[in-house]
Amino acid sequence: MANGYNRTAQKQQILAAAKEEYALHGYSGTRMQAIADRAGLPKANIHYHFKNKQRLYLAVLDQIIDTWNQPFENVSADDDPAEALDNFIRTKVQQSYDDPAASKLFASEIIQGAPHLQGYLRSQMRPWVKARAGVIQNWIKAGKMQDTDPYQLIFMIWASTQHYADFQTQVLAILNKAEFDADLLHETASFISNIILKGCGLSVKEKAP
Amino acid sequence: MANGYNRTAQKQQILAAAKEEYALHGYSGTRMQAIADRAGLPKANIHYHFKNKQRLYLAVLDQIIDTWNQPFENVSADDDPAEALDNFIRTKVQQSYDDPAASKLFASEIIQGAPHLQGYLRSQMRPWVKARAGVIQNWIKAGKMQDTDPYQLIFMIWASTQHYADFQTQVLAILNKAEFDADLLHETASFISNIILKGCGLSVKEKAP
DNA sequence: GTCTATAATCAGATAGAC
DNA sequence: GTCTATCTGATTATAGAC
Repeated sequence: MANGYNRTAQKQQILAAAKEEYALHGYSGTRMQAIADRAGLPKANIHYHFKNKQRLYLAVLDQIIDTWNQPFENVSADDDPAEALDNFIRTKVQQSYDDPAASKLFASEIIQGAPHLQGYLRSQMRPWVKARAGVIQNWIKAGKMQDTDPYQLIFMIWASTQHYADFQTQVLAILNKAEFDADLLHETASFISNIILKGCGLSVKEKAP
Repeated sequence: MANGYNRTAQKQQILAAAKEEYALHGYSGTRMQAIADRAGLPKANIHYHFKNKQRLYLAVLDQIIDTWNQPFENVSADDDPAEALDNFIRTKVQQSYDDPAASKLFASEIIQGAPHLQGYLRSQMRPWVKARAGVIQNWIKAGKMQDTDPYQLIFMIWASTQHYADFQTQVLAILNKAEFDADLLHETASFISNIILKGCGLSVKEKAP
């Protein structure tokens, strides 16, 4: 989707800074000056690389979407459902941990009605989900797992895995922790995987730690 | 929490309009003029009732929080876990359906680091969750349900139920539906309840439709 | 390509009539 | 209490030197 080549280092720096700022303050709440400060550049340089605030925002979204659906991308009807779903869940939780800003920015955009992503949702995301739902449906037909609404299942996995990025502030406040560490990451992924797999009637395999 | 008495009708009108606008555009993205237009009043009237934009925002949050945790409020160790959790899940989905703007506004606030709700999270929400987690722990000790992390369980229920309000735009685009209707509401609540209860090793009771 | 200084716009808040 | 008109500050975007 993005033409990811031939980008100057400065451009990448701006995109990274912009992602953090947009995630922290939302589109309107973000100041071009704040992005410039975070990137360590004068404000005018941003306008040299990107036409305006909105184009920069779209470039950030574009970059996020490129890496968004890589997990569960190559799943097929031949795979084992328990293994494939477990892998999908763990990878999503890991993504939330590695780049919470990306998840937050995407969430804010959707919450506000996806004003910049209506096209993407219908032309890219819907067919993607449809294809994955088809695989799950095949598992069910083949007797590999019990009858379960594939769309609802995907939504529930998205919701519960992304929660730990998007609502990190709330989770940490309630658990009275300062940060989301690797232990909590592992516990969380295992918990979600256990509930979902058992909920679908699949047997849970313990992984070596 | 809120002093909910003696409010003029106009004040309530402003609060309702403000909730929608803040949910749609975020705090910074919301224009006082847009709130005024939605409420059908001149802008100055808002400044008559509320000191400034931030105070109005806080008043809206306050009103939301008042009704936020009513479900699962009165649960006790004597209750049946399956019934209590099922009821909690269904009520949360219903809440999301009845007032998606409230859920979206709260979500945006948390995503951006809860700048206006740090105090609430620690002084109100954390004890609330702690008490509910205690009840779940008692169920486990009494052998009424299998060993399950109560905090993770509550987070997962929040995540999956609120998803249908917060990510409604995405859900509808993917399902290719125009709106979230009562049928979808019922399906969703049943799906989440089934997965969670089975995931916790509780037997699912079919409800009459 | 990079930066400083400035123009143009937009939005929150208020003054003051009714 | 309610409204119109206006002020003031903040912020995006650009002009133009280096």
